[in-house]
Amino acid sequence: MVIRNTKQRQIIQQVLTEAGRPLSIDEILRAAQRQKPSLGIATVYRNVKDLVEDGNAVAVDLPGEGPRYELAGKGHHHHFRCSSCAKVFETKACIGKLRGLVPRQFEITGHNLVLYGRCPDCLARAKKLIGSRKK
Amino acid sequence: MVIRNTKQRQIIQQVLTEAGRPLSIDEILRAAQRQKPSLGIATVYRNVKDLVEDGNAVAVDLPGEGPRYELAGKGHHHHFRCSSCAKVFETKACIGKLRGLVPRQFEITGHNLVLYGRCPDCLARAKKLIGSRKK
DNA sequence: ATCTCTGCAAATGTTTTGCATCAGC
DNA sequence: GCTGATGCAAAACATTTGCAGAGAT
Repeated sequence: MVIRNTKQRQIIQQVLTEAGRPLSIDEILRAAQRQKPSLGIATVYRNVKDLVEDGNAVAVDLPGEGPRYELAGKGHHHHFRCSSCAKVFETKACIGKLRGLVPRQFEITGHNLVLYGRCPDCLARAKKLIGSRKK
Repeated sequence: MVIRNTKQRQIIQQVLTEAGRPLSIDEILRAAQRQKPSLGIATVYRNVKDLVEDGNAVAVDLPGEGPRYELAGKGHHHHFRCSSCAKVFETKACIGKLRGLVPRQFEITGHNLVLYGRCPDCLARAKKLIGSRKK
């Protein structure tokens, strides 16, 4: 089966490449539609699925939310989610010392860490609002 | 608005109390229906929602899966999910040192950690299988 | 010209909601 | 007897799939 290099596929890959952070299906759709409005959501789902299956992208699953996707090959890292704007960012590295969390009889093979808080932009915005609110 | 102590509500609370681990909506439904087969899934959703809103239960959101629920008041802890039997267990404590993972401009207010691996039961089962497999 | 990919719409699965009825209080 | 809770079925969402036609090779 020959894989075709369609316009839609190019756009979706480009969107993921340029984002620099994990994107939801909807974020991908909206960004891609700026280049090709007729692009449908099923195409996003199908292409993202293919990307993940081929190992070119990975799903970023945050608890309680639909998955987001980022390009593969970034090494081990985790994510930070801004509670204010809901954007998700990558963290630099990883904590160690997980072994002690669970009895010795458990075998640990992996882990998933998500930090929550506010990103610099939202913090700045909050400060500005406080400065200008009515007294 | 007076909250009524219905049979269904009692059963659902009892199921969560006796489970000792986080349960999915479906697990709750099945366990509750053993005591009252006519109990509907909408009732489970509604009661669990109420429990969470009133702070008597908390959602345990593992990445990529529907939420599970456990009773509140267990203090800060995380979860371990067995990749083999899909059961979820509580971990004792929590790691520190999250501060360094993200640039100083980020404000961290919370986090979520999930460990993956195999639980003692599944490890034991695996060992037994190896011992008895054909040579 | 072939045959995969796309876009649409229908199907699926999950969670929520409207409403008549049931049952705590 | 009020009125909140339940059970059912319909609605609302999110994701997947079938299919005819468009477009890449």
